[in-house]
Amino acid sequence: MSDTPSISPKSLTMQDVADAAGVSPMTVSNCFRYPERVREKTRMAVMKIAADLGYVPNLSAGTLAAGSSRVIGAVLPSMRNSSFYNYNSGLRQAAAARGLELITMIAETPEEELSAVQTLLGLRVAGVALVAGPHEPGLSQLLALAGVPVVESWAGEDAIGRGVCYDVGAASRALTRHLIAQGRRRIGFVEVTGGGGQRYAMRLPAFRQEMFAAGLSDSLVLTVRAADGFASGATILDSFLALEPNLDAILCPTDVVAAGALFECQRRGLAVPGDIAVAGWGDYDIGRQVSPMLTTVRPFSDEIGKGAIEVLTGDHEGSGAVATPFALQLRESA
Amino acid sequence: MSDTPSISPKSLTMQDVADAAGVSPMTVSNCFRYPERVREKTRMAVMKIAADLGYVPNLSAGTLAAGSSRVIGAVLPSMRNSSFYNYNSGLRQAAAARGLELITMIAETPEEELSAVQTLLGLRVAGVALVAGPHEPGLSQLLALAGVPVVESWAGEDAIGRGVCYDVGAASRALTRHLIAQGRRRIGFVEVTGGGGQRYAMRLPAFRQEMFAAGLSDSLVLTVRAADGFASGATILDSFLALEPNLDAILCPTDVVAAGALFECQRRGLAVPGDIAVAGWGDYDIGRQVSPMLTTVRPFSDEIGKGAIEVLTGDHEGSGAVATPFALQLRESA
DNA sequence: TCGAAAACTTGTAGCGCTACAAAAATTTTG
DNA sequence: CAAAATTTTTGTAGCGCTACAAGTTTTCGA
Repeated sequence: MSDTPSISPKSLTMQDVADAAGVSPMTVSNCFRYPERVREKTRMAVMKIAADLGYVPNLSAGTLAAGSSRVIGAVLPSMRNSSFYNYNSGLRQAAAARGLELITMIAETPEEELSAVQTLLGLRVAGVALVAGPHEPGLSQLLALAGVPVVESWAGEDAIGRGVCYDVGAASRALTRHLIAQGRRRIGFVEVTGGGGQRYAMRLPAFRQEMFAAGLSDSLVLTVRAADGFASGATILDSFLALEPNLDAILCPTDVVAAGALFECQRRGLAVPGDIAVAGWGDYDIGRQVSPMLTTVRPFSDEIGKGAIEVLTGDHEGSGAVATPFALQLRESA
Repeated sequence: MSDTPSISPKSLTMQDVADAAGVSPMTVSNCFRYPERVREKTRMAVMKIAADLGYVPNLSAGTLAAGSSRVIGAVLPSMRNSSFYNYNSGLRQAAAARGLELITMIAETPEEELSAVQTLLGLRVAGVALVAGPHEPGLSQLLALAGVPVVESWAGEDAIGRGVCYDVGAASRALTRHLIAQGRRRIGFVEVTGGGGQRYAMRLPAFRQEMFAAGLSDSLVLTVRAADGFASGATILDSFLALEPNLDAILCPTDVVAAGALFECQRRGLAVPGDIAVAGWGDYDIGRQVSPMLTTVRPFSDEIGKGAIEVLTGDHEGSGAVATPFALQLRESA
């Protein structure tokens, strides 16, 4: 009774499991890595013992010995955004379907991103999934030197590694056309320059193109450094109405901003979509829950994640950026 | 000209850097791991060469050789929630302050959580940060056998490893007292049983205690399996009004639900806080952006993350759950 | 029942790095 | 300026696992 059951937390090794199971370490290794190589009966016995002992294979040793790992590393710029939630889900599911694990690192700044990538490379991950945005100068070269598969989501031809993205320009054109077809003439567009804005750089040119094609003025453009939260939606509406009191539509950078603008419209007694159409972007939860529900662009971010894993595992033929679908989500607000 | 500069992406080793720098591999190792052990001049030279070559130390090998790593693993139940965003930020910052890296895994279900923990243990992380919620049965034992430091955030005395949490009961009591002090008498309480509901198990008993102490009825309790999104706020308000048409306050499980309830009140022409007080929980962005702004409980989730890292690194004296602060955020809605 | 083919199992030889102790270089002291 | 004290640098010996090729056992057809 005085024996201390687990006084030494000395970690179990494959050898311990092998001894307990009466097989060689290699068989234990095969059980975990290539189950089909081991006879069912043997495998069951080994796995049972491993589970009883609480043995978890040391991935560090495995990665070192094998020279490769079964882990994909993703770096996200932020967790606030529900797009990234869906993106991460897509990554995770696609990775799981291929027997890969996904680890995620959050990086708020380019420096943090670089540091995160270094950790991931240090772990010798099987692939790195980045998100488009401002990067630290050395990042691209670091990844190139490491020779690891890289994918940059929401990026196009100029991506680090290969880009995976839906056609933002096409989505912007479709949304603009939709408003024009509704008879909107004085359409305001919000351009975001800071932070993740560059993921959506194609929105404005596409908007202008369609406005021009319809013979409308594309001068109602508001450029802001950042826009998040309802408050900025209110501010933006303010600014637009000061610019053009007869504004009849507004294209917001996200559903959250659109919701803020919508609330501000309601506060001012402007009917949506009667007096003014409000369009969001991104198909966030909130767009479905405000009234009127927001017309928006649905990015299928989980498909971007899936595409990213396919690129990393080499399942994607061809070259150039991978295009994922998007959809115009026409609801009540525009 | 026919030589291929980097035909073989054979990864660089410490030896390569050592050769290029004219020092021994150990010196290179020390430069990365214990910079203060190496003379400044030598270190600069080595780091310069390492950077030029694009060398990144193989953490797998390092972890294997050293028997420990400088990486903390966190498992989050979801990224949707802004609390977890702040929690993760707190983890990251506190980890960075101690020279540790943080890797995050998202797990939607207990099975995924178990699998994530196995990967983390396989990586031989220096600590595992869990979030309270339903766990797979084997999880606790697995972690105990691994002998790795574990912390469970939002958990109390019964935590796996050590708990870090604010006093949910005290927060609930404070909020209830606040409503009572306002003269509210028919207060509805929403109890969530599913998902993360158990993180807030102490809310209901605390509510009842205060209602009883004030001589009020605590029977206006609605139990739902899950509540997220504005829509459930509307549903909940519906149900309460059916139960008690003279309801004068409602305690919602989150600010999102509270916002939904608030919108429903406005739709029905009920004045908030005039006719009915609406209180949220969690201090989400949205609570600050609706009008009237929501009274809520602010959890300082980043402090929970910070506390979790402190526990994992052994910086926290004593035993028992670690208490983090909370604050009653009194705003307009209650 | 026997031999060949197929299926399964097992040594061997590192993977790249770090703890540790010992050696070398440098600085300080008498 | 030599000896002692201190700071820097360097071999050695694995960490736990897996690729690979070489056994060993089982299965199967004749």
